[in-house]
Amino acid sequence: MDTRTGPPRRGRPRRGQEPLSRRRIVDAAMALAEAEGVERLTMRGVAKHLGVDAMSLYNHVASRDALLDAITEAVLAGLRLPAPSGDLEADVRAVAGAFRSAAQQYPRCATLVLTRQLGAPAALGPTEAVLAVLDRAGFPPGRAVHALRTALAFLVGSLMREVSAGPAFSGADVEGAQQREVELRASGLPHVAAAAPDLAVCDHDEEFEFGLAALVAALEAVRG
Amino acid sequence: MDTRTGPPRRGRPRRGQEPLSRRRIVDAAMALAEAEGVERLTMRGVAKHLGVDAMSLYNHVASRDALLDAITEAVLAGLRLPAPSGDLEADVRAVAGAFRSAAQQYPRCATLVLTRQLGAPAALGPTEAVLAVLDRAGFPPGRAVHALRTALAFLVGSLMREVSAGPAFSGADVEGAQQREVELRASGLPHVAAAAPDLAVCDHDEEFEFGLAALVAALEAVRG
DNA sequence: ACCTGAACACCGTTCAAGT
DNA sequence: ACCTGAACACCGTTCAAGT
Repeated sequence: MDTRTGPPRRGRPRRGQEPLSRRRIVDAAMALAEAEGVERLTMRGVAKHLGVDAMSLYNHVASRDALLDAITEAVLAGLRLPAPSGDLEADVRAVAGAFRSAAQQYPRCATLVLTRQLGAPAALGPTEAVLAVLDRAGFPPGRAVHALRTALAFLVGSLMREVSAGPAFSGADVEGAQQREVELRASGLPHVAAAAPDLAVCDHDEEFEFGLAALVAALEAVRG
Repeated sequence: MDTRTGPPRRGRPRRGQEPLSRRRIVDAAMALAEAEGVERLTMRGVAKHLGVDAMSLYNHVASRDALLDAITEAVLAGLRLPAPSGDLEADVRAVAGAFRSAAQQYPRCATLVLTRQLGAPAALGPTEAVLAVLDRAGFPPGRAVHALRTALAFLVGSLMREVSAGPAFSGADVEGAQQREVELRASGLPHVAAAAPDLAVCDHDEEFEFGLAALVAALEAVRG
């Protein structure tokens, strides 16, 4: 019962081993969350993964909840947001793409970012980037905040679907899609049955593109 | 330690007392979730609230997770979706309003609906209603599913913000808003600082209206 | 200053036993 | 058929003790 994933050394830390740090804890937690799911992320599990007593973690993070906050900060810090060019469509696409890339890189941790309050300081960087885009594109200040929140709502909703939908909908799992189509057709709901082939699958690239085009058009119409 | 909220009778169920049922369990769970938060919703807590042994619940729900599924089904079943009139804007507003009302009635349970996969049979009713609206408004079948998913993304993102933002942003808590404005101004981020008064508050009615108008315009542009 | 071990007050859930 | 009690295998976290 000693062979686990990672470096599960027990007892005193090995001499020459990296000392415990907030950074190492957060990295390990992110890896574990991606591997097992956030809801199965456990203080004791993180500690074991680091070869350390569970209680040692509390010298670096205040609680499990604080650790989840730290994970969302790390995900947000990984966003690579481009400087605004002045072209609204290109800039909105760049920002949306940066969010989507981060969500795809850490799909399970991303749910934390999408779920938890993004009001914290960690979200200020992205907020600044989007406001810069909107300002550069000619939005007056008040309307820029409305536009920011509309764009964020669309992004949050889109990425939530994408990260929480299993790979079942991606286009692989053909017989899964076929079975779903049969069920939809048998639902007794006329419009659902008629749209069964389209509802049974979900190409995330395509859906994102469709929604993004609609968002851009809406923002352009409201620029003022 | 016997005086608790609800009917916390212990031991054998009282003669003449309503027998335990899936329905009663789900109702109690929803009430508890709204009172304490979903993450604090506990099988043992639900049982105690019903004056019953924790294990008895498992005769009616398979697991805690199944109970959470049942809650999302109950919330979705509470949606009162109007019949489509043919006026795209009016119909989209009606559907969006129905979702928002349900989310406002059960803000904490609503996060379950917004977070979990809405692919389950429980979401088929709302799907049918939205597809009916889009069909009536002239969307060709394939495009209707894209439009459905775009609308849903906006709704999920918007309602997620609304239900997970405390009452702090509603417009009450004036000194909270003032303090937030000061912090934003001191952030060192130029656009954030400039937009501080707008960012410090969030009128959910106003944001929803702004986003909904954008959504309707986008859908009309894409109707085909 | 940081790490540890034992302990506390919880969890969800299984299972055999009751009625 | 439904409910119960004891038990199992976990949790997060506190605290006094070690180094």
